[in-house]
Amino acid sequence: MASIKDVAAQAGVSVATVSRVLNSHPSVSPDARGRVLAAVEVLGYRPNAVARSLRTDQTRTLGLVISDVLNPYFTALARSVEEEARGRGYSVIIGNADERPEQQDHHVRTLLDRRIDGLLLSPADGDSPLLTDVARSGTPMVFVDRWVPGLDVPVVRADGHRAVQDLVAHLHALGHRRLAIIAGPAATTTGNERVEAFRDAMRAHGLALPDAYIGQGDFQADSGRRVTEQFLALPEPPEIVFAADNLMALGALDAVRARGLRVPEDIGIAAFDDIPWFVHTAPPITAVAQPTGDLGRAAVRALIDIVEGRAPQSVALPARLVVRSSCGEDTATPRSTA
Amino acid sequence: MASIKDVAAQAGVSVATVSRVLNSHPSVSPDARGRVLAAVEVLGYRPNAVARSLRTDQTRTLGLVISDVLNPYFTALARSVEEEARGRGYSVIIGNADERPEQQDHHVRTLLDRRIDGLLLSPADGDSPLLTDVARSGTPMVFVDRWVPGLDVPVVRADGHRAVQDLVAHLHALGHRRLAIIAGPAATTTGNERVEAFRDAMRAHGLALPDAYIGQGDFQADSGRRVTEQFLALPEPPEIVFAADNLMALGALDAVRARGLRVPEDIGIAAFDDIPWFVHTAPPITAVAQPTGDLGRAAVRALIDIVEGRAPQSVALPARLVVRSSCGEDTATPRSTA
DNA sequence: ATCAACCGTGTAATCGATTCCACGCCCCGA
DNA sequence: TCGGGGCGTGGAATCGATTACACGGTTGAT
Repeated sequence: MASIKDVAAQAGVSVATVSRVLNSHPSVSPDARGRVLAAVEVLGYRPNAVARSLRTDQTRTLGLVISDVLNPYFTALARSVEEEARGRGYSVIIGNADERPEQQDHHVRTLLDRRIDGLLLSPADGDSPLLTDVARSGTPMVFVDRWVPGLDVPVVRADGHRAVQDLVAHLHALGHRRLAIIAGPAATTTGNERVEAFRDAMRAHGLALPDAYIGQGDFQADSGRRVTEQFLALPEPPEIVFAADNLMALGALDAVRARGLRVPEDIGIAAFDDIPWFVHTAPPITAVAQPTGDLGRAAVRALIDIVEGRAPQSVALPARLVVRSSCGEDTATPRSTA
Repeated sequence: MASIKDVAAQAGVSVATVSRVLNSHPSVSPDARGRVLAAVEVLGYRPNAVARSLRTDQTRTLGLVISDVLNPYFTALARSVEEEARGRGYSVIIGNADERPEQQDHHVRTLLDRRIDGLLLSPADGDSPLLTDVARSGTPMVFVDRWVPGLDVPVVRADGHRAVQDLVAHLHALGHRRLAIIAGPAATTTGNERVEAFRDAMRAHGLALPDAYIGQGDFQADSGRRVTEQFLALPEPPEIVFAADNLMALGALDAVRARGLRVPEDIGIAAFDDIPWFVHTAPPITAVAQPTGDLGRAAVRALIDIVEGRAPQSVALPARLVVRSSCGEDTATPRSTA
């Protein structure tokens, strides 16, 4: 592969001049520029990003560590992150933690070894001293979706309070009173936050949320299945199961089916995270939709702000309720007042 | 961030010795080794992968360019690729082409600029002279799932012939005769191959496959919707629509629903690619399942073979039919012969 | 006419690693 | 006693870029 020296030789100039042409430095004569450009063309020269990074101490690359690639929410996030970054001249390297702290740490370390300019992270459950070190070391860093409390790192996330309140209001209006929730891992902030929002909304509607109606999940389908089975085995099972993410909702759906029960007639299901597939399940699932694309874009902007020395901003974007039929139809209560 | 010089100073040895310790070169005294290791510990030193790559001319990184991150088939593939690569000491950088040749080329170029050791690619529709150049230039490269005919590049893919034959047999047994297919883009090999397999199977069962029953899709949900609408508008619409990938099947499902028709009573749907969600759709979808994990792993092995100078092998792994209820129940024909 | 400013260019240092080569030392055999 | 052969070590070249600095040649102001 041709190097800058080959180009310089071919064009009859020094490597410095070649470099200047390539970086559109002003003081190069049109003649030299032309010869260099021609040489580049002839040789099919492409600058070696590795060498360039070593010298300039910047890679124009962002790292993104997500909790689970198989979760459509995170792939949607990854896509918008990559898009926004590309638009701003950065590349993105994605690491998949699979909800395992060791694997998360592996990726964080590898990314740091590659001297990425900044790190976008949705921390997995379980603590990671590494993360604390990295945050303190001054590496540009932004949390997306989830975060680690106590670290001075900007967070870009969805605020589900309002949407969860809308959800509970919707369920209440449909006549449901016994609502249960499948929570995320206690150590993830989103896990807690969603439970809190739900608890608040329940209280506001004068509904009780007994401990038996709070199941511990881990954001994976299996845990949704397991918790739902426990709910169904209760002397007084809930009328609605609200899963804190889309995968657990899927597990819940499975468990209900396996019992030979129907949704929503026998039991209703709702989910945090809206994904394209929820339109096609039987029945279509009522969900709290996060503005995933906006989150990804905002996160990249915040991160690049840090990288380029500007003041970053934490962002919380509102989520919104998308009503479908998995908790019962509400066509019986028309809203029009004509 | 500490460099090898800092470690050398701290340990009171030269950088050469530090390097030798780090690369477990034999001729280093236990004493020196101990001091270096201690210094590494104290400084929290991590070797700069950029510098190392520049010197050694290898990055221990593989590039993976997939056609669409939002397609669960490709995320599953990406996951297994990353896993296998990690197990062998390589990292993976993923690029998402979004089925757009220019974006694919952008990623290929960026990956090459970063001097990845090898490239795993599932080429998008449309031709790309760049790909031909890269293949000819001797860059280690392997195609997964799709490929570009005429290039001397190993291909790792699923062979769907048998499974598609099983599918047609299954449909035939259920009494269906008018079967239609939503093809992928003509220029993608998988697109053609799946149509050919289908055509062969139809012929084997003495069934006609009129042109009107072959729709042109592009592997995206929208095209599935559009083509299905055309099928439904036919004087004699098909009894079954077979989509050449999972996204188009979803679009087909949408189109059928939008018409107020039921699946499978009014029209059946089947898909190439099996994904976890197909269990949860209404109704669960009959599909041809690719051994995605095995494909990813085999692809990485083939690529690393090239990178490390061994002879690579093209691989075709058999796909298999997974019968669900989207084409009609076949519980009426028990297989047991007890 | 003189000098400063400026322009285009090249030389060389530099980034952080790896690795070839040489050097000093010790041990062993002749 | 002397020489050859490891062994452990350090010096320095090298990878491919960027960039500070120096240099020669114009140009314009005084």
